[in-house]
Amino acid sequence: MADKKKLLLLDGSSLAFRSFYGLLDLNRFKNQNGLHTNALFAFNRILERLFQTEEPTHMLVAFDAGKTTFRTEFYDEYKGGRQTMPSELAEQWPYFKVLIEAMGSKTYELPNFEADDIIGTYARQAEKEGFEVVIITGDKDLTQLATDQTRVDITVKGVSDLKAYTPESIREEMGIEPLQIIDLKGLMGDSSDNYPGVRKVGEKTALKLIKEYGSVENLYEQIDSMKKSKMKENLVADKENAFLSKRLATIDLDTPVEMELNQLTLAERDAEKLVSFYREMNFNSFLNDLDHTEDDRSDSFEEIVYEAVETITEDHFSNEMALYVEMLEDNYHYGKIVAISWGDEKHLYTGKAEVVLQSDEFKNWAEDQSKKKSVYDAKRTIAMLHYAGIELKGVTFDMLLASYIINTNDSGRDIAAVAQEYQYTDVSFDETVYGKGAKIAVPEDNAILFEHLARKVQAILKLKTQLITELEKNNQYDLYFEMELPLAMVLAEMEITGIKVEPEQLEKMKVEFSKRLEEMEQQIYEEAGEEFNVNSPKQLSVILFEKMGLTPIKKTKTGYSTAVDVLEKLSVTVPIAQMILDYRQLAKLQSTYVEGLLKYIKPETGKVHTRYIQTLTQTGRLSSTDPNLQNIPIRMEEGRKIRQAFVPEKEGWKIFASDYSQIELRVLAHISGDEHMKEAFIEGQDIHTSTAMRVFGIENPKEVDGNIRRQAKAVNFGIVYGISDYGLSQNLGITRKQAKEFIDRYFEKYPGIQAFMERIVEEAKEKGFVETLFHRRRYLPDIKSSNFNLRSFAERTAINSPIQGSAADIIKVAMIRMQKAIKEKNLQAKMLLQVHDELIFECPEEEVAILEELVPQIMENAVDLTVPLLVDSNYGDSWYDAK
DNA sequence: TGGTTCACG
DNA sequence: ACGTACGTGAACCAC
Repeated sequence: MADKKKLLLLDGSSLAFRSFYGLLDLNRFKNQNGLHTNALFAFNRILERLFQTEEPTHMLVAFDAGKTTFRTEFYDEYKGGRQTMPSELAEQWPYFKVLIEAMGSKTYELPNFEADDIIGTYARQAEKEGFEVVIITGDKDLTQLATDQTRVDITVKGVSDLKAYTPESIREEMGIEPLQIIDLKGLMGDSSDNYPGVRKVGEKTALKLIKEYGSVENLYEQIDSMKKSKMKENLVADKENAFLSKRLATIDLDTPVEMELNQLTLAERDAEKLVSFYREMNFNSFLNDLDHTEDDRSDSFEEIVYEAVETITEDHFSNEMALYVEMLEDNYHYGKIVAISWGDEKHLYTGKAEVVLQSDEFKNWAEDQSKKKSVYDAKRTIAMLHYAGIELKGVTFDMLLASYIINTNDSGRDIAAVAQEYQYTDVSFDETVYGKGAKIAVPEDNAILFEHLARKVQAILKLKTQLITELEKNNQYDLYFEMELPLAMVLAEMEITGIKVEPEQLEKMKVEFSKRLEEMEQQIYEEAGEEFNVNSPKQLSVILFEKMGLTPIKKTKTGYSTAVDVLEKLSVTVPIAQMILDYRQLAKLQSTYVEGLLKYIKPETGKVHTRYIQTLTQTGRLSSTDPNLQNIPIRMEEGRKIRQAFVPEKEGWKIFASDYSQIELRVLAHISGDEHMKEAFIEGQDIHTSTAMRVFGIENPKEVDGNIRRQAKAVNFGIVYGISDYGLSQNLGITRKQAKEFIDRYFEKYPGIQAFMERIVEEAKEKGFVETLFHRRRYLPDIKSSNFNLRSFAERTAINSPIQGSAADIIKVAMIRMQKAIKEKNLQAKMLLQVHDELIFECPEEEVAILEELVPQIMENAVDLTVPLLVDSNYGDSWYDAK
């Protein structure tokens, strides 16, 4: 212990505000209950850094007690006109004290006084006792407290940078003594604290005057001898203000604080409180750091008993167990199983992959439908074991899927992160065991690996009941057990089946494209008058907006935009814009689709195997990755040709595709109950034509021309997205006023839709979430935000999510029934892909007729709505031809 | 690693 | 007055 005593004084109120605005990422920093945590996160970082750099022996965090202080008693405008605290910060306020006290420091506030006064008082007391004092604040006024024993650190930008003020540095920078800061303030006033000073006197003039006269008092004593000037007149006129302002700026060094200095001794961190606080706030990185700083991390774990198996017997299995298969790679179609663990309440077993996968006993158990298995990520587990020659059956619970249904933010691969959401911490993060980045590896010591896996299995066992209870509470039992869990098995099968892609097609395109790209590149260089990287938006914007002197149309965060809409506008003036558009289109096809796809073709089978991510989107849709097969080009003919490479696996087979027609608008018609929109669908009208007729007052459908229909279509889309006049105007290239008129007319003609929008936003505000037809939830904490943008976004999301999500629910039901029907009818057909509103199959030619009946029948009847669902089907020799 | 652009529904 | 359409993934650049 250092014999030198050091007191750290923090201006809690000021730092809390700085923390909030310095890390204003409200979307990212939210805990599971929707509480914003950005300021707490930033504040924690400040605290941790201060402990490291300052190593204080004593500490206090002072807060302002309230609006009225002794200063407002003699100047009631003091700090008037300040904005009220944003609600997103207010909700975090109570937790600052929890955090600070868990860190071992005291907090303090005193009615009638500000944090400054408390800090000033303790600083002076401590100086007398020979302490070294450090003050941390965002408020420059406190520099008046700087002495040889007291340093004042002011936050520069945000909270990461601090600037130290000592008497010397103040002298050097401003040419005055710390205490003269008060006189300075007296003359110049303070706009943020809302007191005036002397008119027309800013920092520069005030500094000059203080250097000359020393203090406000001195200045006025000698004012008669001052030369006649406008400034002198002002000084005389505002004399009262000057003294008032000086008084306001003076920190009270004698506040009646109740704690003795020795009570401010910094205590040990309260690890238990800190852990539960971090857990509540979902601060996983801090939790992790906390783990690392513990001398013996495993001490914080409960003991665990498991058996490392070398020889596997039937005794190792029971009727109901949890199972975890470990693989470090993300892509389970290509990775290698490391080890496997399984167990029940009584026994936990773990073994290396070589041992377990060779065992007939394990295979028999895994493939036995009647032996129930709980897992973490069923689809992944099924796929991994499939490639090891084992067809896993009897999966009755998936922890990852369950936690995603309860909270769509739980999508991670790491079981520890999800477990932590449910206050279970008896399992390590993968990162702590395997490392990260390039150094990721299985630990050399088998015992470490085995224990880690055994703990994962135990986590699944321990959390199962809790998760199921939560699902029941949310009315999501069926969504989980009847939809998502069965779907996981369906998706596993689709992924494993894969789809055949002919490399010859793509190779041909690759050669052609690269030749054309080179030509286009040369032409662009000629237009530009120099060579540059056409793929670099930054270099391109230099060419366009600096060298060629074109007028920028749109800005991005980092510079001028060169996106499609901008280049389209520029193409009227300069030919290079169109060339770049053409180049980009082709370059995209080449790099993402031609070359990109080629990399994913498995040489042995000629197939690509995407992975559907079932636990990612906020709406319930699937996503597809490695490769993404949900965004293969279709809109432009040139890109559409990529689909010619997607072919059936077997000779003489066909690609068969069925897609829902207008599913989102039909869902909207159903959940809004709008009579007119329902009628249009029930009578089988073209919805966009029908909208055009109603909104533009056209009687005869034949009079609806292409352009009018296009506009009506854009409005319909806008409605689904939670329309705004601005968005619609951008999309249609019309004025905001016109767009607003469209929308108003629309709501007039479809009053049920407007009522639905108002209702759903209201509901979101009440409950904090919105729901799909099948009770899939999306939480919207920003719906009550004081920030216009965040709130507006949440409102649009409240409208869109039930629509997009219900459509996602419907196709998921159809997929499960389709897979079942194929098996029951013993068809050879295989379901290959899902692209949000369409399903793609391959089948022998003779089954085409069956699918033409069966697929629409199942898709259209997946759910019973108040409007019909309609499905279109097509088939051909390739995906391209199934149109 | 974040920003920009662009492919899809 | 505010500054947006909803949901994704991949390639590339620049730091």
